[in-house]
Amino acid sequence: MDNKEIARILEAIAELLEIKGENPFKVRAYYNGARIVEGMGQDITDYVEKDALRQIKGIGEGLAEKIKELVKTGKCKYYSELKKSLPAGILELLDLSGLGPKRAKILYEKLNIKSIAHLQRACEKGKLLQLEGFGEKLQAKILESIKHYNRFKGYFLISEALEESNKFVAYLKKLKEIIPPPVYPPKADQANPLRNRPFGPKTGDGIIRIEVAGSLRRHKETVHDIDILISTKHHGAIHEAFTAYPQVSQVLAKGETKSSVILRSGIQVDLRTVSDMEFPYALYYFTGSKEHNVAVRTIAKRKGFKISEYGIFKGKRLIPCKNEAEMFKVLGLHYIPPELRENRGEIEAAKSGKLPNLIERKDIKGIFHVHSTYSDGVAPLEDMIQRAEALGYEYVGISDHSQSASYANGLSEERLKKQHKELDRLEKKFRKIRIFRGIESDILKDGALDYSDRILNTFDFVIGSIHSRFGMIEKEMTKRICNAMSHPRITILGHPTGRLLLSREGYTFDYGAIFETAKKHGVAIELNANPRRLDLDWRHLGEAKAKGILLCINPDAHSVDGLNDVAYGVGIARKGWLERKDVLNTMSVSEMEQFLAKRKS
DNA sequence: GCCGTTTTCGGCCCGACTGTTTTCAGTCG
Repeated sequence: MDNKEIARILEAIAELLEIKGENPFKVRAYYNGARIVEGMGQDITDYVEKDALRQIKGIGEGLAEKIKELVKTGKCKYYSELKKSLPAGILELLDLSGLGPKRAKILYEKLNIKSIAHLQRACEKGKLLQLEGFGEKLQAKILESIKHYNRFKGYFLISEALEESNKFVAYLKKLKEIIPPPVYPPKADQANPLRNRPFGPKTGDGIIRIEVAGSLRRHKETVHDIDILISTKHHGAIHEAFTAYPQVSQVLAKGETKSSVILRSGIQVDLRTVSDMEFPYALYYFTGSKEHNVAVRTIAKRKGFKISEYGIFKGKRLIPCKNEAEMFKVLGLHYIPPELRENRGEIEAAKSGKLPNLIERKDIKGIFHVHSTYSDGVAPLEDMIQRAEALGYEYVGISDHSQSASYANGLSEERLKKQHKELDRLEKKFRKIRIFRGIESDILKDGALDYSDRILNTFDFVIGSIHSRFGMIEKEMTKRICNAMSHPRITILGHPTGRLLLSREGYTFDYGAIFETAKKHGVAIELNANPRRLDLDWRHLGEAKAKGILLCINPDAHSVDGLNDVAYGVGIARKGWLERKDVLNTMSVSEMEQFLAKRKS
């Protein structure tokens, strides 16, 4: 039983307790436990073996016992009994927006509703109206969220969300130039019109500051919604314009300071407006994560501060801060970059000044894992190289698919020769960028690479990736990957888990064993920057870094625009606490030449 | 159920919006 499964069960316990109306703090303890277990880079069974569960903050006597039981027996008595008392489908009701534990409980007890499908039928027949506390509007709202849930399941890739938020922010920024009609005092002085000064907006002050907050600012790999924060003096006009955005398909809420809409693409966007003085506090607050905020507020409270989206207060006195950095200072913490705000040790590190010096986009000096029309890319080799050069990279590593990858037009020995010939020509043409020759070689079922050593020797680098037989059991998969990494010609392990975000789980293997083997043979591990992959997951980067393994941030580009995906990878690397020195492709071209030459010998 | 440089018991972050209500509960972030 792995961390993910255990986390899932702890979360289910929390949800069941919540529906049963248990003590909310007990419920929170289980939610919190689930989050801790899921987010820890290390295998929880290690803690069980060492009897060290209690050392984890947030895991007390009760949770430790349940985790231990789960690891040892694969079952949990407490959970089984809870499950018996409520039907299985009831938990999915909580995934609907507008429906929480209290209402789910009523629906189950009064109408015997046990699933989303069941609830949908009940709504369509108007059955919710007979319940106390439910009315026409609520029933319609629930029906809407069921439809939304069925279409989108609630999550979006960071790339999709960013595209939407960029467009929306651009639209909102234009409001700066809009001059709304002047507003006059309610009792205009007819006798002396000169005294009737309009107090409506002036040009340029519609929006003072605007920023995207929430999980998008923290660079989560998938996001549930887009949070936009605006400072303004004219709340009403901003919320009007926000809900009138042409892409809005549904207005969920519209108030004086807060509005929510759903766009045609299905993603929800929340807007909060504050005064400009409140902006930094609100930005910090709405960036989250919730767990980070709760933890920081607890610390603040102990120091006699009260923290909210409206300020840091000592008693009733506001402590003025111009930006987030000043806020951290007041709290006695070093500045914590948004990506780290997940309550995974960053607060302790900020207290003791041990925060990492996070990698930045400009630190990436070159890229590997670039496809072309030689395999399944959509752009010719020359275009890919030209763009890489235009982006300012010192080197680019070409790696089309290998011969087994028939699904991706993988390269036979013949076609490989042809590609190398073309590369001879391109090397002469492009003088400013060094071209490294490589391949993305399939890792075959026994862990062998896909070409003979003679051919493998013609490459400057080799990325080994798994593209078949995803269903192998953990032990075999671990052996397969370790075998591949023991091959002296492999340079980088490509997209290590093979996951596709929101559509395919990664294959299972023993992370500890993979990291050990990578370290032993000096193989780098890819941080695949394609927004569908973002693999290795940031939650595991810390462990790899601690073992001294180099990560390589690769675009896995199949088009010229795909080269820009590096930015997503850098965001995830930052989320995983990586510094410049932890990433292979921060090396300059000469360092990289040496590195690759040394590996080849 | 968890936690403690005020506490081993008594707290546990805080505010906005909606819908169904005549003063507030539920949900969300």
